[in-house]
Amino acid sequence: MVRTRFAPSPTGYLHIGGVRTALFNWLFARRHGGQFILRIDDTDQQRNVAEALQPILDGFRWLGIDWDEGPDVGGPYAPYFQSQRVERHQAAVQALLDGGYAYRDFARPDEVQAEREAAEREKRSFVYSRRWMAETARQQAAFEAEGRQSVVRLKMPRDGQCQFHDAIRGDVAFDWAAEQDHVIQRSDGTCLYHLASAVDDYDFRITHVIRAVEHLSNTPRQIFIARSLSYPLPEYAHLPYVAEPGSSSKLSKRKLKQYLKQRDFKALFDQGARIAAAARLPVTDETFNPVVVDFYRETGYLPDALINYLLLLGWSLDDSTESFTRSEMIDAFTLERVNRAPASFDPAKLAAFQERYARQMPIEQKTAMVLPFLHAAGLVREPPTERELAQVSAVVRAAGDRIKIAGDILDFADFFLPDDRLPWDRAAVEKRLVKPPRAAELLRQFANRLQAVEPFDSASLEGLLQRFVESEGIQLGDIIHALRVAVTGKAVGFGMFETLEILGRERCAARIARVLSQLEPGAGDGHGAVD
RNA sequence: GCCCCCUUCGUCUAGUGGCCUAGGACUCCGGGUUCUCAGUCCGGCAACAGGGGUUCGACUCCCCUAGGGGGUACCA
Repeated sequence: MVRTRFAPSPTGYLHIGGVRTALFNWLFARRHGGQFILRIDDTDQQRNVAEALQPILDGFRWLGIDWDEGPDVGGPYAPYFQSQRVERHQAAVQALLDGGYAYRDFARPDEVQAEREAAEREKRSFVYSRRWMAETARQQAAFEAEGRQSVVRLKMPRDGQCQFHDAIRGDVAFDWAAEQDHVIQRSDGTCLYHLASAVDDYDFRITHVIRAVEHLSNTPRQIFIARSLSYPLPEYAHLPYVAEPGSSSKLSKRKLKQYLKQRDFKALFDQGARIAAAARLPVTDETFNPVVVDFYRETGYLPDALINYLLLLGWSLDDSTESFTRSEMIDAFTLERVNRAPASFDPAKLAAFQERYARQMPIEQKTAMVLPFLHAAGLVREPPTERELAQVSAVVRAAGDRIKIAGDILDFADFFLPDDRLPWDRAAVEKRLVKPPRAAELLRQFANRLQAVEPFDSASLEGLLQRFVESEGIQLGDIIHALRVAVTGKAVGFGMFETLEILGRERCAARIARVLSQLEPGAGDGHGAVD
């Protein structure tokens, strides 16, 4: 039975690199019909664990990465919070002490530090002298009499090698002599991570430890702990980390400002920021960051697109397959095909996956996806009326591939605005309505013909415009751009006839009349104009 | 300092000694389509870190160098 785990600290946000690690654990467990466990690596000092954990759990749920055991769902090996397992950790420390695999050490930090520095000066690896090691009650009493405090250190081997197999890196070996007598329990009695982690992994019956490479060098000490406690060793797989765009350093939430200098990253962020502003999202600097999963949820990405992208960040099936459904990725995933080198997060490629998924989406689904954004912006009711729903659906259909992420619907907010509150793009008005000599006149004439057309749909509208162009002896472009600016306020939009049909006869007439009145000499008070 | 890991187009990658004049994808650059934009179609630019071996033959195996990363904490 395969059992994997992901062990987040309750930090208040879900890091995109963490998601990739969790995804690989999840896929591996699902691939082998096993369990995926969420263990919370909190510490006693942390406050508001529940609050700091919520965004992480929400993030996983949104992404469809479900856990079989852990917070909220419980499980046979509860508790799944590390802070509630201290008795188990303390017992393990005692067992290690009893077995002679660990010892009490009474060195002061500065004394160990002095040895460390001496080793560095002599260009050799540091090996603690164990001068303040107490293995008998008598030694212990003597040190205590000096007023010294103790920590518990691992009594690591000093000969031979620690060899183990890594599913991604192959056979790995470390000299035991290069390992330190690592501290496993502090002088205040609390335990350190590596001890706790090894114990919890055993207690939860974890069979495959799949984690980031930064733990590769830590593996020997965990193996030492496990062996000393007679635990069976799990299989190890060390994943390369997700690197920042254009560099091989680890992607970090704190370096947002630096990443924003990169064109693609900035484009991704700006698009999100535009949506957040239009939808009046209560964004915080804490989470409104493309390194954090919330960013994608808040701006309307598809979880499947994000997951598909992340799957291919450090893993591939072959030389050409890029699209994977959940079940396809579960069937295809193997640790052997995970890459060894770090992979840079590429916002442009993520965007490409998102666009591909959005393109294949049925209209009804896309409409549903877009509604919460229109509601947040105060443009439709919640739940929407029948009429609003039809309107939204029509806009979504006409927008086609222009809606790449759900929040993009707000680029077309002008369809949902009252006619007298439609903002005008001043430059567009200037270029298409003011500057061309006959623009206003043509628009007026065409508006008149609009009154009579029947039915008011794109086919008849197209015919009407065709005839108008012929009878006036003008080019299509002479009227169509002016018309677009008049009814949408903008120079760009979707197909003209669809636009007119969606707005309907009355609204088109109202908008054209309004813009014409503004164009009359002396009438322009600038009201309604923007930019 | 010491130990360990990594290194194919700008990016994600295929490649396990001859199938490689190194393939695909994203980006970028041309061009076609079109009422604008998005899209779409066609085409293009672009890589085996460097140096030594081994071999009839190296992107693939070995060594060295360089660069990048991690560990070396009473951090996780």
